[in-house]
Amino acid sequence: MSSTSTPARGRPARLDPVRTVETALDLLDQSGLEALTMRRLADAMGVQAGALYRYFATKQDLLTAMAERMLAGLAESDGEATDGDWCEQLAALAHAMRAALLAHRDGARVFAGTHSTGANTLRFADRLVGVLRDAGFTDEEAARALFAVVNLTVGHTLEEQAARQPESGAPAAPEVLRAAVTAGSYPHLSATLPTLTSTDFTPHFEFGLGLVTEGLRVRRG
Amino acid sequence: MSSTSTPARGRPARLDPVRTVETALDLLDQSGLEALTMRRLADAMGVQAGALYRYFATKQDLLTAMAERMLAGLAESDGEATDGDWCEQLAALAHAMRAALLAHRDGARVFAGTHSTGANTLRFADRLVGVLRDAGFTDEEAARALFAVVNLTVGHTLEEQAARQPESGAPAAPEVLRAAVTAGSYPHLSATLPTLTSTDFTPHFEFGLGLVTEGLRVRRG
DNA sequence: ACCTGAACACCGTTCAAGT
DNA sequence: ACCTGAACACCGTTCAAGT
Repeated sequence: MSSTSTPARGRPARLDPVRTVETALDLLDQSGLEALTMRRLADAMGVQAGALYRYFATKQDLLTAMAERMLAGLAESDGEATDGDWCEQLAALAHAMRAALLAHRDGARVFAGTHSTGANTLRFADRLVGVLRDAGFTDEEAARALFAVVNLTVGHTLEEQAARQPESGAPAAPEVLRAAVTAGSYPHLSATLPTLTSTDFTPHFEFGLGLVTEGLRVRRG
Repeated sequence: MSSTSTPARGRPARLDPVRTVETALDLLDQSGLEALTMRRLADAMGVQAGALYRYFATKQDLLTAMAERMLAGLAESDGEATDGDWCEQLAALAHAMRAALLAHRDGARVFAGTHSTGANTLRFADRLVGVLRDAGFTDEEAARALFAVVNLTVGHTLEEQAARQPESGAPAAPEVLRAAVTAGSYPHLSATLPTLTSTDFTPHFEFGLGLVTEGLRVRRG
C-alpha cells in the first residue's frame, strides 16, 4: 500500500494505472458493473473524471485492464508441480479460471465484454494449449479445445452470477423460470425443473467440463 | 405489413409491441447494439421516447423481447421429422440456435445479456432436453447437458461476432492477438496461431460441439 | 506533466398535461 | 387510452486553461 513504486520526484501522482484498476475492481465488488462509471471511479481516486483519460483512452480499455487483472496468478495457480495427467491439469486450469471470475462481482460479464491480450491472459492460454499439445493433440485440436473450455467456463460463470443477483425488486431467476415452465406445457422442462432451478452451480460446471474432457479423451484415441 | 391485427376502433395505435420489437431488430442490424437507444427506436416508430414505456417497462425488457423474437421458429426448425439419432438431433438444434443468433448483428450479445422465459426459448429448451431424455439420459444429465450446449453455443457466437466487427479504427481482433503473441514468449500459442487467428468459425464451433456430444455418448455407455 | 473546470452530445426514465 | 413535452439525474468524452 505504501508508495514503493513511485520513482517520480515532487508531488506524487494521484493517479497511477495499477491503483486505478484496483480501485475499479473494489467499486465493482461493492456496487456492480452498472454502477461503475468513470465519474464514480474518478471520485474514488480523488480526481476529476477527465483525468482518467490520460491513462485509459476509453472506458472499454479500463474494463479490459480489469479483466486482465482478474487473471493475475492464474497461469501459476498450480505451481510448476504439474501433477496429474493432462485431463486433471485441464480441469484444474478451468476451475482456476472459474474461481478467478467468480472472485469479483460481475466478473464474468466484465471478462466476456472485453478482449484482453495481456500477459496474464496469454500465459493462461499458453499453459492450457501447452497441456494439450504435450498430451499429443494436434495444434489445431489444442487451439480449438482452448476455445471450447474458455467459452464453456465463461458461459457457466455468466449464468451463475446472473442467477445470484437478480435486479432489485424482481424475483430470483429460478422462481421466474419455474413459473414460466409450469404455466405452459413443457413436459421435459417440467421433469427436469429441480436441476434447472438448482442454485448449486458447481456440479453443472463440472458436468459440462467432464463432457469436454471426455470428448477430448475419445478424440485422442 | 397491413393492420390485420388492430381490432381497436378509431385512430390505430402507432405503437404495438410486435412492430416495436421488429423495428428494434432492424435498428440493431443496421447500427449495432451500441446505437440502439430508446430515443432512436422511438424516432423510428414516429413517437416520443417516453411512449415506449407503456409497452416495455424498461430497456432490459425490450432487449429480452428481442432475444425471444430471435428464437422464433427455432424449436420447429427441423419439423417433426425427427430424422437421425439423438446425437444428430442435438447437433441440429445447436446449429439452429447458432444460426438464429448469427442472423442479427450483435445477436449473441443481446441474447447473453437477457434471460428470456418466453415460448420460443422454452420450446427450444424443451425440445433439446426431450431429445436427451428420450435417448435414455437422466433428468439431471439432460438438464445439465442443456446448459453445456447452450453455453457453448452462445460463447462461440459471442466470439464470432466480436471478431467480425472490431471497434471502428482499431485493427481486427486476429491482428491484435498475433501481435501480442509474437511480442511475448508464448511457445504454444505461437505454434497454434494459424488456428487461433482463423476467421472460419464453423469448424471451431463444430469441434466444441463434437466434444460435448462425444462426451455424452461415453456417459450413456 | 498532470489535473481542473466546464462543456458537448447524449442517455434511461418519469410524469403531468393534452387529445 | 395513448401519446406529447419537458424535465430529472445522470452518462462517456474532449479540451482549453491552470499549476
